[in-house]
Amino acid sequence: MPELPEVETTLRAIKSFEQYSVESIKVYNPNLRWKIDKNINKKIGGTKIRKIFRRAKYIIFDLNSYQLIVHLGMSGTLRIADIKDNFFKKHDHVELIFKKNKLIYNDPRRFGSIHVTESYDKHFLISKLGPEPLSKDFSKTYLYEKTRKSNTSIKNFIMNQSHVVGIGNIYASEILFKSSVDPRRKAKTISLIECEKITENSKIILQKAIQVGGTTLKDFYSAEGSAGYFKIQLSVYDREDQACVNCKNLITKIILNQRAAYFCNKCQG
DNA sequence: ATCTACTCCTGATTGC
DNA sequence: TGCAATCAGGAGTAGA
Repeated sequence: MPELPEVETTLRAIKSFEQYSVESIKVYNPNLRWKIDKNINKKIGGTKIRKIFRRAKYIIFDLNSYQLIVHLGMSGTLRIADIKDNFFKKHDHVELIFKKNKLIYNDPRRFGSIHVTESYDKHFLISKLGPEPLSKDFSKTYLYEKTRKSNTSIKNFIMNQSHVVGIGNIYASEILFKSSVDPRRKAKTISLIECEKITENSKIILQKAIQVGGTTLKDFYSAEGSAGYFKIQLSVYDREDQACVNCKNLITKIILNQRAAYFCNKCQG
């Protein structure tokens, strides 16, 4: 669910917690994708958040001597609640307690994760990540060179976080549609011109999605708890058998690398 | 080095 | 209406 724009939206909503001290951290259920460190409260309780930032789809809390690496998986959300608010939602697993309010990590499927580390950039989840799609490192020449020997589909390629981060299943289909590239094409057959379209359109689409607060399909809520439902106009994703916005041809859905892929076989022929 | 298939888990939707 | 089968946005891992 959360791709880069959703994570960025969450980040912006909780940025105001910078400089706050974490009074304590409560773990109701440590069984996320990886078990949460038993000593998490000892390590970060009582310490101040210096900075909150995003790397790929991870939100990183930089505390005095530790960093918290939070991933929302497919169904995770962070929401802000008042300290006096004792309303408990199903699947609330962790609470970061502050003086006046708290940040609550909720994740029905528990595919997300929370790690405590002393140097996040060396962490196994972070160290092998590719460039940020909105940075100039994600350029046409980078993508062109990187794809030359790849036999996997271009859609699978751009969803691989070691090549470029932040692109998930929804935006992969959207980016390739806007770039007029068939998602099934082998990555190594993509031309330099097409690499330029893909990198440029990635930036445009992700930026636009961030502006409207992230896409949402079913269960994305902004950190404030309101339905973060500004669902951007999706051109192909989840539009099987509906008219292509360009040519009225019907949108095709296939399973590619075990994931749903949507495209227009005329525009992306 | 690359790639594919499998896997974790709950909830919403679909089909009978 | 009820119940079972199917599917879902992520991504590490084993094994080819």
